[in-house]
Formats: sequence, C-alpha cells, structure tokens
Amino acid sequence: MSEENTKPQTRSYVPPHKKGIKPVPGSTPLSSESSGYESRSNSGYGGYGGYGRRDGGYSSGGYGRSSYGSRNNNNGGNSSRPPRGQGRWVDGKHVPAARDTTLEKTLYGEEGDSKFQSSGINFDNYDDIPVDASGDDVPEAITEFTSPPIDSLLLENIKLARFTRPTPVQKYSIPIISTGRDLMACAQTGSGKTGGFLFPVLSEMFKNGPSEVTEDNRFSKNKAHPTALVLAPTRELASQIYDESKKFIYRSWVKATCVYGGADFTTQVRNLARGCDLLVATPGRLNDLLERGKISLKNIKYFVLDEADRMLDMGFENQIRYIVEQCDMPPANERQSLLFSATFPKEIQHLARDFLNDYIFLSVGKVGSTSENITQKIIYVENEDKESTLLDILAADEESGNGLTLVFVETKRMADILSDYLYSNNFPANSIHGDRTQREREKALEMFKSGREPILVATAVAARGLDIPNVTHVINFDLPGDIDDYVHRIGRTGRAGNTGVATAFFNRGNKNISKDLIELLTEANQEVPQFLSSISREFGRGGPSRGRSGGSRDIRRSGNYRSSGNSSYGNSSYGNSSYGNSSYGNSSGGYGNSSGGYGSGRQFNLSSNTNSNSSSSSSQWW
DNA sequence: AAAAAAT
Repeated sequence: MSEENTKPQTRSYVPPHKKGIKPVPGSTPLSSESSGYESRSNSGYGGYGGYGRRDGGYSSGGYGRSSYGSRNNNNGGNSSRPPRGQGRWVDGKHVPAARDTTLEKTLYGEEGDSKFQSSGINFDNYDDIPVDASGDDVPEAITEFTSPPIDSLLLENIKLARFTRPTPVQKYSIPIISTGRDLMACAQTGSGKTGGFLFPVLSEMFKNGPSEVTEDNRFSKNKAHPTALVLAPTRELASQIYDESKKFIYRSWVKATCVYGGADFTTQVRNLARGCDLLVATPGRLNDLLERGKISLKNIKYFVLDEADRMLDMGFENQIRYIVEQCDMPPANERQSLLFSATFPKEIQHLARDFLNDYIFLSVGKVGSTSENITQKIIYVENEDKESTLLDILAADEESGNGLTLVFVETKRMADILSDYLYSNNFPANSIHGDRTQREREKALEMFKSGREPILVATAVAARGLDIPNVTHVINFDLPGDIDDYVHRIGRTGRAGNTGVATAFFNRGNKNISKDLIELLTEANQEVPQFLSSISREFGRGGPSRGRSGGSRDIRRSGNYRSSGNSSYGNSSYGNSSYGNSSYGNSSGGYGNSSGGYGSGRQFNLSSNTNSNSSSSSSQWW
C-alpha cells in the first residue's frame, strides 16, 4: 500500500522562487477565531454541519443604519423619515428621494476602487454576436439606454453605475419585458444577464408604482408582499444580485430585500417587515419564510429565475414548483415570468413551459456557449499527477501576472484537501463549498476578490453566476460530468468582453465528456488536442452526448411542434403530467394557433443591423 | 456520483 495511492499528501513542493516566503503575508488563516492552521478545515464533512450555525449579521436588506424605521413600524405614515436614498410613491406619483453623494460613493464606488472599475465592459468584443429571438410578435431591439422605454430615474442610476450601452442580451430583453412578455433568455456567461432582467423590471415598477393591494399591505407589520421575486441557486449569487439591485433602486420607491439560508432568520424577517418590493432569495429559506407566513406572493408581477436550468433540475424542481404553484403566486397569465441562463437543455425547456405564458425565446451568442474571449486548454493529466501539475501552473501564473485563479474540484472534501495542500506549499489559497459555514464562504470569497488570497478552490457552488472581476484563470482540476457545468465554470473568466484562460485536466476518467467537449472547443474556435480526439474515438463516440446543438435553441422550433393543428406534439418524451392542463391544446395559448406560430423566428446580427425576418430553416448558426 | 438548498 503506497501512500501515493490514497490521497494527496501534503508534500513540500516549494517552487524555487518561493522559498522562504510565508503564506499570505499579513493575513490570518481562514478560521480567524482559532489560530492553528489545521483549523482551516471546515466543520462538517459528514453532513450539513453548517446549517445549524447562527452566525448573525449576514442577512441584508434596507439601506440605512439599523435605527431607521426600527422604532416606528414604517407603516406608510409620514411619521418616519425614510432612509437615505429611499423615495416614495404618493398619490399615484413617484417621488424620488434627493441625491446623496455620500451614498452614491458607497453604491457606485469611486475612481480607483474595485467597484468603480467593475462596470467596464469591453464592447468591442460584443460585435458580431448572433442573436435569435423566436415567438409571436417579437418587439424591436433597442440600441441605446433611452427613456422611453426606460424610466428616467432608472436611466440616471444606470448612468451612475457607468453602464453606458446595453449589452446584446439587454437590447432585446428590455423591450420584450417592457411590453409585458414572458421570456426565456439564453445568453453567454458574463454578458449582462442580471441587468437584462433588473433594468426592465425595475423600470416598469418605477413607472407603475406599487399595486393597489401592495399599497395596502406592503408595510403590514409582519408580512412582506413583494412585487418582484428573483430566485437564484446559491446564496452568494442571490447576494450578488441584491447588491447589484441596490445600485438601481436608488432614490426610488422600491425596497429590496435578500433572504437565504445560513444567515440569521430574525434579522431577515425584520428586514422583510420594513417593506419588500423586490425580493431576491434562494429557494430553501424562501420556502421556510412562506410557510411561516412572513411572505405573501399574491402581489407578484415579475417572477425571475436566474440560472433557470439549474433551478429546474432535479435538486430544485420540487421547491420551485412549491413556490410557484402551491403558494399564493398569481398564475402564469397574470404575472410575467422571466427565465435566464447561459445554458438551456431541451428537457429543461420542456419543464420550464409550465411556468411560462406565450413566451419569447431569446438566444444571444453561440450555443449555450463559451465566448471566444476565453482561451481553453485541455491537458492530459493522470489523477496522481494533478497536484504537482497544478503547482507548476500556479507558479508559472505567479511569474506572469497578478490575476485571480479559480480551481474547480468535484467534491467538498477535495476542495479542503487541495486548498490545505496549496496553502502548505506557500500558495495563498482558500476554499468555498457547501459544508463550510456561510461566514467562512463569504470570507473566502471576499479574500479572493480582494486578491489577498488569489487562489480559490471551489465546488459547483461557485460555478454559476458569480461575477468576480479579474479572474484570469479557471482551472478544472476535476472536469465535471456535464458539459453545461463546464460552460458555466469557465464563464467565471472572460467576462464583460475581457479575456481569460481556462485549463482543464483531462484523463480517461473524463471520457464521458470528451465528445461534448470537442464540439464545444470546435464551436469556440479552440484547439482540440489530439489525445482528446483519439480518446473520444477510442471509447466509441466518446460517451453519451446530450446533443449540445440543442443546448440553446428554442425547442418549439425543433420540428415536432410546428403543426398548426392541435394534434401533433407527437414527441413521446413529452408526457409528463402537466401536459394535459397547460396551454398546449388551446388555441389561445400559442401552440395550436394559426397566427404564424413558432416557426416564425427572427434572426439578427447586431453588428450589421440586418434586422430582417428570415426563415428559421435557412440560416442556422448553431 | 456530487453539489446545492431550511432547520
């Protein structure tokens, strides 16, 4: 039994140029409450050790100091002065708050700090992005942020945040959502999806004010009645969306709140009770709050699923169905449902239709896809060589630049092992995964973002949506089993039109992904290493392909659904229980109608402005 | 198989 075969040992490889350097100068190891290095490991491999923690202080919501509004109930009277930057809706009119330059510095950053820079988008790299929108009556895209259709106060906030031009997905999502349509939007990682739903939703909320019911109830002492609900698959992503929303609700009547697990329940309930018009949440905690009667969804006008394919996969689907179908949210035809993701497998699109009403399918960028801004390298590394190879790569990175490196592994245990290993080899690394406490997770993320610990070892918890500026390298130490997961992971770099590098360790254990990987690399104009092709062939078609070419095209256009009659949905894979009661068969619901239906897609090319209708069959770019 | 998400 050689030890090499069991698990990584903490060998003492020290790159020559690093000899004598102490890890993380000037910063403390992760568990700052204890001193020893060993204590960096998390508390609970064996289960959900992290859940029981009552580490207060995480829940967010509301602007001002805690003294604001905590004394009076904020019950709509004029007795309490609203927090800084908090506007009001009075007698059917929007009364924005006065500007507050101090608050603006907090929200939007100042020249030189990281917040300020993070808004910079390299629009040159958005040229020539193919866009496809299908569905009935697709509205024209906008080309600039203008009022109309964007509310003038929101427009000011967008300018303050230095978003100068709409990204491709925003050019389409804004008019689609502003005209009241449902949307399934598929857009490349890092291409502005959050603004894609926040801008139009907030714009409409600013213009229309609270619903009448909301006006009666939204300050009721113990029950929040949000107008918009945004669901996200991880706590950190929910938190990020909430932080982003604060930039745009500035001075408006809208109050935003964020709820998720691992943070103090009471604090979140108190924040909700202060008024909640835009609610950002993860499913578990939201369910909990719904069951305890702290939130009502009866005023929901906008329902957003971010990372929608993830939200509808097996681990989440039941919780989402409970929230949407078993509580008091209005039915699909009385609300707007907006689904966003970088990938949208066919099966998930089928499921998603239960939540949508006559939606527009929007696809921006190539197939479910990786941008060419990311240089992808696949290298052959046997499992036992992974650690030393990683050290070599990190050492080389350190020589050449100062960006952040995100290392993905498959298991929580490996995340800890590897981060400890790196740390003991003088690389300032930390880890993030679901068995760590929320405090540890947020600390690790903050240390990473700030560059004080520029190497983060992560599980799938960090794969989606997180927008971390300056991640220059994503390393798939373990490749995921699913190509879509790979797409999301490497999308943590190369964001906002910038460039990045993604390296993956591949060996025969990853043969199942080889075929999809080759397709993806080919589409993104990346080099396909020879060993990859031969292993793919060697294992006969390289394992099951989910058919990436379906990864982001509208299932309604795949041929089986084109009939103008009611009879031929034909496809047997379709027979889930919702089939009979949803909108397929009726003539108003979209499928059976004769008004052109879903074969009539529109394809656009933003750079050349060829906004002409075209037949869907002739120019498939996917 | 694993990860995530409520206590």
